[in-house]
Amino acid sequence: MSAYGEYAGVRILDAPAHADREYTYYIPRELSEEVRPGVFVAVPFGGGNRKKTALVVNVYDSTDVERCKPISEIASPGVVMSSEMLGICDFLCSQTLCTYGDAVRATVPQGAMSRVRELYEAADTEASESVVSGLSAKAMYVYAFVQSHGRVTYDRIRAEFGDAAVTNDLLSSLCRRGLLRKTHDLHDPTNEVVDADIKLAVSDDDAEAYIADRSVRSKRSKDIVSSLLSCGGGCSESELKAEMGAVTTQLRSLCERGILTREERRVFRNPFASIPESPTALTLSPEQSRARDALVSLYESGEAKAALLFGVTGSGKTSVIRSMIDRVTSDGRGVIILVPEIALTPQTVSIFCSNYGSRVAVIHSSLSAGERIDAWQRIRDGGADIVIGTRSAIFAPVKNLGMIVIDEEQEHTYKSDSAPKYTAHDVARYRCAQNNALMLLSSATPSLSTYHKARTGAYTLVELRERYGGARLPDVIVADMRRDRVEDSTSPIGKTLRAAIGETVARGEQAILFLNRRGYNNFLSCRSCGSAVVCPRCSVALTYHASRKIAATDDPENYRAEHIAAGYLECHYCGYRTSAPRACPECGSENMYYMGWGTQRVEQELGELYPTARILRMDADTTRTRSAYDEILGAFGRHEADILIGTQMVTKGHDFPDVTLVGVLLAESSLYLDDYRASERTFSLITQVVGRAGRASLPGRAIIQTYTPDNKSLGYACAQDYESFYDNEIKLRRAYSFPPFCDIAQVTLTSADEAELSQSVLRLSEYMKQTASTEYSDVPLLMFGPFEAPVYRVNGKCRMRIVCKCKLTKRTRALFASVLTDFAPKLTRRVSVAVDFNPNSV
DNA sequence: AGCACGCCGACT
DNA sequence: GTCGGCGTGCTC
Repeated sequence: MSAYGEYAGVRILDAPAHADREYTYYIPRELSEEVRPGVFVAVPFGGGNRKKTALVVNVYDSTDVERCKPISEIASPGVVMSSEMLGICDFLCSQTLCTYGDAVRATVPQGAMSRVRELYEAADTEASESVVSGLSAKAMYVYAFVQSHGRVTYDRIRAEFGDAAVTNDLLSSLCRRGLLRKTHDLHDPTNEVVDADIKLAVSDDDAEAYIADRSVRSKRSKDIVSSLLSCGGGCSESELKAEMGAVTTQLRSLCERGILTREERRVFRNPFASIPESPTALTLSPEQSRARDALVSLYESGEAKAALLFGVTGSGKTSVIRSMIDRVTSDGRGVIILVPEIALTPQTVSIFCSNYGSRVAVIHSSLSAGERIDAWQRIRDGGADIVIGTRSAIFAPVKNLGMIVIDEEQEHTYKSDSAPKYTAHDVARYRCAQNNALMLLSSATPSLSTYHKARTGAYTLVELRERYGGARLPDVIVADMRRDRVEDSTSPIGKTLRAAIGETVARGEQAILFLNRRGYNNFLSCRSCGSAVVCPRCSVALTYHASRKIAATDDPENYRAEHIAAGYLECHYCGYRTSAPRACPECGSENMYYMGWGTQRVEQELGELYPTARILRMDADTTRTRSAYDEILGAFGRHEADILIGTQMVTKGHDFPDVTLVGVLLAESSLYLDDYRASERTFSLITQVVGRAGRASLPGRAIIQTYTPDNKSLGYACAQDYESFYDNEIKLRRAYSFPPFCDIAQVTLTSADEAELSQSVLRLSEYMKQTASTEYSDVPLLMFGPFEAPVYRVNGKCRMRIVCKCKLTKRTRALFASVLTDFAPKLTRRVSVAVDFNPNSV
């Protein structure tokens, strides 16, 4: 009898939705002490008893299940899910309808978990002549390969023989003939970086004697000992190696002789360790202090609370947040700070890193698997109590969580659009509820639904209205492009902006221009038949990019886009690239022309308009690497360029004192997306970009070019008048019944086969109507569609949708869960079904 | 998802 | 006759 229970309830980590439930296994005696909730195991699953990884979620003394299989072994040693994490996984499953495996993969760093590998080996029995002679040459080759290598991983075979489909066929036919056997093993990741402490084990005198000992001939060994003497008797192996080169053998012999001791320890890689720790004193303005006091009293209530810190750009929200972090961590509680994107908020990140040093763990998308695991374990073990990171950092295993901050809370990056399709806000609310912690949302332009919650009392509204240091808003000029265009020109830079840029550059000041479209022209189009060149895999026009041989940050003198001649067309959805065709692929006419303007072409235009100005461009093309981003911003900050042109990334968290002009080239480009949040996004974008000008002593100007100067949201954004924008927009949302007055549920069917897709979506529609009117007749639901997704084809797969307005409750979720568990399995496997609640793009 | 079992066409 | 196609159905 085990004191720990004899049966374990486990969740299989790669089960499909309809097989995703708890399974009961019995715990072999030898594992009884190790198996408990949160432990990863390997279990035999299904008819073939395939080895699967699973997570133990329950332990029982008895079970009703007739035939329990035994747990095979412990997997992922060293990784144990806390009960809080298990709760989060359950929450994610019920909230987003993901599988338990999806939830676990989101909450545990990938690479920390063991994986089941597929292995092949030659069967023991000697292959009979007749069987072997029936094999194709290629099959013989595979067989011989496996025979000569013993147990071979599938990946190895794939690498040797290439084509996946062919290899799979050969392998399965070899298995069928009984020549090969398929097995599985558990592959544990070994990603730890180990260093060792080297210490002298003898007295200094004995060490001196060793160095003087003539019978010892190894000069290197003596060097090591004298080096240790000079640094106080101990140092790390890595330091020693850096100083003296290869010393491994000498170290081993010195240890064997008892002169040194060597002790291995884990090293935590910390990519932000290079930022020097230099705490700066925090002085709050009276208004900031009041905000802080309000937040502190919420925090001290000891209950879960939520607040919105609503402050205009430059009002010093970060200082208030910092002082809250000081307050919370002084209680020994941990803090998570979410930022929209690390690369776009370097200043925010470095403020926290420089003030809290090694207590901070930074989590973001470009960490290596090993760095991710290190950070995770350092947080779990209490080595870091302040976590700053992007969306997934919401799952950081922070001990005794006291506060979660979501900075720029309106950003769409907080919603995940692959499984689990969660919103960081929801997870934050759950964790804060569990921990009686404070959820602090922060923004100058909060999302409508957040502000609505603040207005209606669900969240406490804390406002900062003064601009710090008396900085003034720039003068905002709306340039009506219907009148402001330069005659006989299609230039996207109108008269007003054109003159303003000239003046700014002439005064030795800087300008930032914002255009929501990268690339050169928008697309390549045919004058004869009118069609644009489209991506063969996606139903969108390809974007023309001029090729450039000179890197963006190289020599500013030579910094001019090459002429159109050699360029390529790129799909901004799947990345497909092709050279620009001379003739129209549709009708063969050579009468091709380029339409529209992208950042790249505007950059060239600027070069021609202002031949002496130094221009930098910042968009996804020029910032493929993190350092490129830093370099461009750094160069602009050092005033090594006069004009910065770029996409959304020029609107984010940086502050350049010499910038006195901000231009928005096409303000409505984000206004007429077929999404109910279009004006919300435009407002936020314009507000942010306007805030980039004139933050210091120099007065600033913002010029907003638009073809729709009467648009209300645009007007409110120019006036930086959030309240009016909100009052106007919330009326529309209520009138048309959009969030926050309802939720949107989106069901998407995806298939490469159009016929199957359209047939399936009709069946789906039928199923949903049927289910909603019978079993779920109590669920209020408005169904729209089916219709094609706004971009119908992506990467060769077509997508059809049904969109519902509803109120998300347990019952509503159950209805959509049944779409996944009951309806989806009945479809051909060529069609996949996905549900997304309140998706980013409708 | 895999892998069973199960029932129909073109090959040794 | 059987190898093997993929249509349902189950997985502790």
